[in-house]
Amino acid sequence: MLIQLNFKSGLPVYLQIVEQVKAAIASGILRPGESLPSIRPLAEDLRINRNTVAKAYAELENQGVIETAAGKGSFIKDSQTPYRKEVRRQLLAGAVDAAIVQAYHLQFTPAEVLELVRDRLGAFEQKNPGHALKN
Amino acid sequence: MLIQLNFKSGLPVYLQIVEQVKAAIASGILRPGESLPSIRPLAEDLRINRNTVAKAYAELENQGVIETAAGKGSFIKDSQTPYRKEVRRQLLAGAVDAAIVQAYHLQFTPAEVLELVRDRLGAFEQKNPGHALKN
DNA sequence: CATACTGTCATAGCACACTATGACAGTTGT
DNA sequence: ACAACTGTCATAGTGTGCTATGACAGTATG
Repeated sequence: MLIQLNFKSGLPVYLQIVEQVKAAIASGILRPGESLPSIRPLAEDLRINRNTVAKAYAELENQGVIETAAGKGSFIKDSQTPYRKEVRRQLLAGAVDAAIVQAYHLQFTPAEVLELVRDRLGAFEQKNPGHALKN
Repeated sequence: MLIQLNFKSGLPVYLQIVEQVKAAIASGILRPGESLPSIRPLAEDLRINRNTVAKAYAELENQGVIETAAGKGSFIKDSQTPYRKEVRRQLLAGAVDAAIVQAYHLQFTPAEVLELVRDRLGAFEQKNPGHALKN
């Protein structure tokens, strides 16, 4: 599990950690049941404060991505979102809309956007067989 | 020139403006010599403070993307060349991948993702007829 | 010249990201 | 039990993103 921080991006460090952990799970690098690095060593590794890592983990637990217990550590949860379908759809729509705005600025046609999405979905599926995104 | 802000993303608003203006230039929507919206009207439009827009423009000028003169306005510098297709594709792929990771965590199937993308593309097209995203 | 636009600067206040540090509580291994 | 690990909570200080507002200067238009 490698985490790369970009201090100039403007995106809060704790959110960068959240994103990268979620991406690692999404990509199969981290699997359900596996443990995350403990807070203090990771903070030292990344040369940031303990609280920043703790905040990232708290956010991940809040999102239902990990489970954490004082004294034991933090572990990847079996991914089962507590959200209802409509809520999940709205959440995903946000990310999709961001991509569409980007596509607009970069002058892609809807057909090209769809093709690219198909492409990326395919690449993702190939790298991570057997997860929730399979057909 | 359409700018869409996401207040929950954690990315500072002024940087979102910078990014989207640069993307618009990259795609050729904004051409050298053209003027940007003036600070006050744009701020009112986006319902943010004048200073936030001013900061975005200052950053753009600092990066050499635009030229700005008190009393006249802000203008795209002529040293800009639209990115090539492959570069634009990579930029878009980043946003698409972010949405796909999100979709994984929200347990959507690829088919559902594609359907949602089609949906949002349609909604966007309906709201903004005649723009670069039309087929 | 006067008015209405443009960008710029200064100040003040609020929220939050991050740091720093200390203290406490649960778990594990010896 | 003890030591060494785990996460958690509290407090305080710094920096900065954003808002709000007022004042000023350059430019264009009449």
